Amino acid sequence: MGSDVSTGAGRKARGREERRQAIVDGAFAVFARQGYGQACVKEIAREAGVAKPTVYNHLADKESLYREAVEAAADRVGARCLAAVDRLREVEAAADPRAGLGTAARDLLRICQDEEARAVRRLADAETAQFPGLAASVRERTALRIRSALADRLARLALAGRLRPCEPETAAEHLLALLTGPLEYRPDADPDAVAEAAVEVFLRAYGVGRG
Amino acid sequence: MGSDVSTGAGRKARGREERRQAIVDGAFAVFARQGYGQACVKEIAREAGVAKPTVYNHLADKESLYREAVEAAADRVGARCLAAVDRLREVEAAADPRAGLGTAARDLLRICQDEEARAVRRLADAETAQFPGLAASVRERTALRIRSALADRLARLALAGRLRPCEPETAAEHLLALLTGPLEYRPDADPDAVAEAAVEVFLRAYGVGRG
Amino acid sequence: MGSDVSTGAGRKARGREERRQAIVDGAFAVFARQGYGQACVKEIAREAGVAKPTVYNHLADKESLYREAVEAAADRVGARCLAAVDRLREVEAAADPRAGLGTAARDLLRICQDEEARAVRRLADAETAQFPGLAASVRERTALRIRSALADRLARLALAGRLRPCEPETAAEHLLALLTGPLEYRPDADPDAVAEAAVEVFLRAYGVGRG
Amino acid sequence: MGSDVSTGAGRKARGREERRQAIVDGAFAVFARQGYGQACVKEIAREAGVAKPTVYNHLADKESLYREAVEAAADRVGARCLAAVDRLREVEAAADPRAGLGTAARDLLRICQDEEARAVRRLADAETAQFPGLAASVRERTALRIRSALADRLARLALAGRLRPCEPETAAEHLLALLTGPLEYRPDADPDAVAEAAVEVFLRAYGVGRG
DNA sequence: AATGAATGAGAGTTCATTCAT
DNA sequence: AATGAATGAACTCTCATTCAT
Repeated sequence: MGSDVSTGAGRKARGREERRQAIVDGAFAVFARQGYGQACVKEIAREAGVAKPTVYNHLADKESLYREAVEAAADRVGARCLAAVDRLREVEAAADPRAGLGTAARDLLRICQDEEARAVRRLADAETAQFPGLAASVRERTALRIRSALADRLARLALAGRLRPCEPETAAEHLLALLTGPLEYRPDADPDAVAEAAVEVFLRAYGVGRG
Repeated sequence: MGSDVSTGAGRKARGREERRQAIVDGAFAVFARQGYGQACVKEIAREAGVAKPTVYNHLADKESLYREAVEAAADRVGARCLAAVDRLREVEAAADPRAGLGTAARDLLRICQDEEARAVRRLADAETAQFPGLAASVRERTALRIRSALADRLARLALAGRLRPCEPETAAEHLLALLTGPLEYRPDADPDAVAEAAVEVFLRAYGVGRG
Repeated sequence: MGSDVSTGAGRKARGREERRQAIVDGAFAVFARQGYGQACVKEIAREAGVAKPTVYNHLADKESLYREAVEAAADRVGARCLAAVDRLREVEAAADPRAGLGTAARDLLRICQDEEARAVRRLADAETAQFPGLAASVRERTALRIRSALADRLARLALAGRLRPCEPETAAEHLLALLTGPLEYRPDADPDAVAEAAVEVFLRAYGVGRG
Repeated sequence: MGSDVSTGAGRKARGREERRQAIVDGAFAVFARQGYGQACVKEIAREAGVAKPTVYNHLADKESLYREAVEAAADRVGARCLAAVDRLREVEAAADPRAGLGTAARDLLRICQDEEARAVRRLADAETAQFPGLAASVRERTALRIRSALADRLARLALAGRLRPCEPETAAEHLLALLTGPLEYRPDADPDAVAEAAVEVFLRAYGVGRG
């Protein structure tokens, strides 16, 4: 019943949970733009459309704000990547995997290149000293989750004889490495070309005889 | 003989250039430990064994300090990596490249895993907003330099028929990706195992029939 | 009737505007005592009974503080002088102006000799370089305003035939000069004597035959 | 002999006294430009063409520098004014004093309007708190000296019957006030007009019947 | 629950001044 | 006597955080 119609008064003051969301999202936007050190709570409040003390009503302090914002964004990015990998499920086990892998690879790469994913990587590693567990937590929510999902798919392909027998986790790491590694050298490279080359090389190493 | 003139006395107040070096090095140590935002100039001065204003006598402000420190460290890391790659020159063109590549790969990986290299990566990306050109500058001094050197070696091997004909820059990216990519998932993985797997996969994709 | 709502409690945390007033007044007191350079914001805050950052909540920086403080004080001094001049209105046009002018002269001189007016003069001229428009602004609020008001009165007297025909602005300048000029040589001279001499000389130059 | 040809070596490193002069003059230039607070010793040194510690070899500290610079400049201004007044000596006692007074008045006014004299006034009053005796010292070297000299001349004129009998110090104050007072309202007024009006009014009040 | 205002703590930076050469 | 370099002491200003409303 009228669940998400919010307060009725107007556009802004929704339920408590939505308000909290707005703050965390605003925080991510500001942190992504300015980094932890340069970001100031006042601007986060402005971005979220609330007053500064309201921020403190929802989150304990600037550090919590950072952790929550980064982890939430990591979840979003991880979910998007997972969806891309999961589309591999639809590939017929009997079919040539090249096309399916290529599509997934392109989609993944596009996600890695968008600003949100870059910001998550940056923010997760940036403040290692002040946020000891954060990098690992983000890795858990993104890289490891993706690797795991991809390993599942590769294991099925290997079982179906479309890939050599291999250690699926390692194979997944290698495919992902071939895919995202080149971004180190050319962050804005054409994702299609990079993806195609990655899959090509991956299949040369992991594919079976024909192709 | 007898190195320079220097102070004669001993340990501290050497020439202006050495003093500057000490400051930049101290800055890197502190930034690596605490990040840009948490680091304070006072501590950098203490680390360098000088008074705070002396820092400002040598470098204009905290920002310059950061840039200089990070770029200098990037140069050091880049140089070490380059040396590892250059040891490939000694590999006989006629020999099986596996052993040589394996050695270089292990050495590179060890460098990437040490604290200095990790700090350089972290610091270069962390403050994108405040230091717009820094990430690119560091990439130039490390990744791109290494890729270029490795591409040179791979090109020779291809020319000697020990590798398939290939685009050397891309091949280098792929080898480096296979090497360092797994660190995303297991930052403290055993470098020997990772290196061996990387070279194995690389040679399956880029090697020639036998070996 | 009960003034505003205000705190009820009593002496300190009144409305925003009063707080601001307290800060500006405190600033003037400190600047008057120490000059711009020696004054420190910490002491201004203490003088105003607030914490240092509160000062910055109300005024952008030390420079604004100075400008506001000096201009506000100039307005106060100007108003007091104006009141003294305006008391001349009550002089009957037909009467001998000597007594009226004498009273006004004495009053003006006393104002010029008090610490607030001296401080305004000093502070307005002191930092010409850092506050380019300030001296002119203060002149506008004090000297020019006074001259203008006095010129009005002298013009009426001239029209009534109690003074020679003259250019009122110039006559006013001359009277004021005769009045305040001697302070250059004897800052603490007896104001009554100085005022009397000034009026005497002025009337000899500007008065009509008899008196 | 060869007294003031200086060191012979070249243009800069003159005798100790000249070096000191250069420093004090440089200090005045910088203080006049920036005020005491904003002026920094480094710039004074640069202006004088010496290194910073050399400044401290000649003058104890920044305060001495200020006092010396301001007093020296006050002496220069005072001397120039005195010369202008002293030219009144050449006026024949029997002649109409109007012309002579007018010339002296114009000359004095021009001096008061030039940048050096304005700076002296400004700097003498600006830092009352930090330099308690300075304002009085400068007054002594300028205003009082000038008043005294002018009073001498006026006394002679009175004695010669060209002016009414009067108290010469007061008369001098009045003439000087009529002269410089208008600068309060119009700092860049035409000196000739102001001087003429001042003398006119002065003579109306202090002159004898005819002229 | 939300805000305007206030504050304690601390950072970067500057400068007058002093060694050591 | 003159300088390059170093330093101790301050100062302005900012910010995360908390009252009082």
